[in-house]
Amino acid sequence: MIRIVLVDDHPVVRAGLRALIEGQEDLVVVGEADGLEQALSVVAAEPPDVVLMDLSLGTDSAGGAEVTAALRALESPPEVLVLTTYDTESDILRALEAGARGYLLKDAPPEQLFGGIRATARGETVLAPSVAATLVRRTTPGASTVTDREVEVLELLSRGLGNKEMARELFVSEATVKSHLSHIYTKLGVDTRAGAVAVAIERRIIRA
Amino acid sequence: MIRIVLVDDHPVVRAGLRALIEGQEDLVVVGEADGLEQALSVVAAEPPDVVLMDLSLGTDSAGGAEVTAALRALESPPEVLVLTTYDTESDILRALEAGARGYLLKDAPPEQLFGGIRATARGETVLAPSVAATLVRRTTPGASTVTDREVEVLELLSRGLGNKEMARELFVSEATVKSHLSHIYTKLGVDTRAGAVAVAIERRIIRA
DNA sequence: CCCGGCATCAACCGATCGGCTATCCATCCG
DNA sequence: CGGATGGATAGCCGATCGGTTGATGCCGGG
Repeated sequence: MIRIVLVDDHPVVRAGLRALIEGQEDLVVVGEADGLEQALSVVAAEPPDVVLMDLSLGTDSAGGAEVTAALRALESPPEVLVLTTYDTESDILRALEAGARGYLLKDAPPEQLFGGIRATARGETVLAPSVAATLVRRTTPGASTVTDREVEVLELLSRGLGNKEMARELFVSEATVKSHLSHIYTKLGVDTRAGAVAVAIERRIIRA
Repeated sequence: MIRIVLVDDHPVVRAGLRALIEGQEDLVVVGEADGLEQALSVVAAEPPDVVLMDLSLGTDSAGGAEVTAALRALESPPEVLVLTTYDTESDILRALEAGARGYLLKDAPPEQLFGGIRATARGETVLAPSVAATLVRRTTPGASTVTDREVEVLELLSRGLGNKEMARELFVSEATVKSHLSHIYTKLGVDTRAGAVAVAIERRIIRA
């Protein structure tokens, strides 16, 4: 019997996942949480084998990546399987760096979800195809790779910030931001900020 | 027995909603769809009383608003209850203009969902509290109201477009765009484009 | 050890943005 | 019938922004 805890801020999704999972003989949901605190207390009270983690947990709570990191920092940490809507480079990297064992998308068919949970419980790594593709493309040498810092700039850019504001946000000078932007332009093959945002979204470097 | 069709591009959410709903004596799911075509054929094959509609249906398909409009254009149209994640002014307005009867958020408790479905089947209007608040604020006289056109500009702005690009996108002259922007600045109490985007997101006029 | 990638920064210059004033037209409403 | 509102447009001008180029320091790999 694989013990599962759900972490998602949507009651509908939680209840839905619970209903789906409990239709499986070998899976049982032992708890639900909608944020960091609940997740910690539930996991402590009913130690699960696998935690199903949503990444976007509403604005008030910590993000799923932080919650994942917090859970993985426990003495005997549960395996974490991320189940979310977005498959952008930054989301994936953050989650995996936080210690997630797998990364599935919410538009996956239920069978894939069940299989993923079982594989995660066995300690295997589970990645949705598009997620795997993103990671491969990232480590492919030839492809022009956007650096972490540049991704940060792209995210701010997509929020419509000006150079000065980005500089303030990143604690660097405006000149540095401009430099990052120039590099981004060459790497993405564009020459304007709007174009950069478009391509970055297109290539799933950031999310819309 | 209230007959329901689910329209959502996430299998997990669809299956989850189905499981939840079928736990209710008086509700039955008679079909699921993940986009416009499926929705039309399913509704034709198994005429429902209520359609539960997600607004963001993946990039390839039409949006939930268009699907809603298409369904409401049928001879004997089903009632449409929007069930989505976002409660921005533009989303709400688009959905209601398309003929949706109600608007609930996915973070609503299941009970509210069931009640909403029953009310919708009776032809009543169902709005989540925050949605109602947004609508009220919009029709409140004193508050500086951003016009529809200005919202369009704000959305383009949040995508990082320049004035010239917005002008092209909206089929107007650059002067017009600037004029809209000036009005937006005064109404939102800011003096930069990035600031306008920030306040617009903050006030839920557009979504991040 | 030296090269390359990454992050940082400075100075320069042209494009643009922002703010202003003013006009025109359609629609809606009392 | 006015009057108000929303939308579209023009022209102006100075401040600022955005983009390029070039240069520095740091770190890790070959």
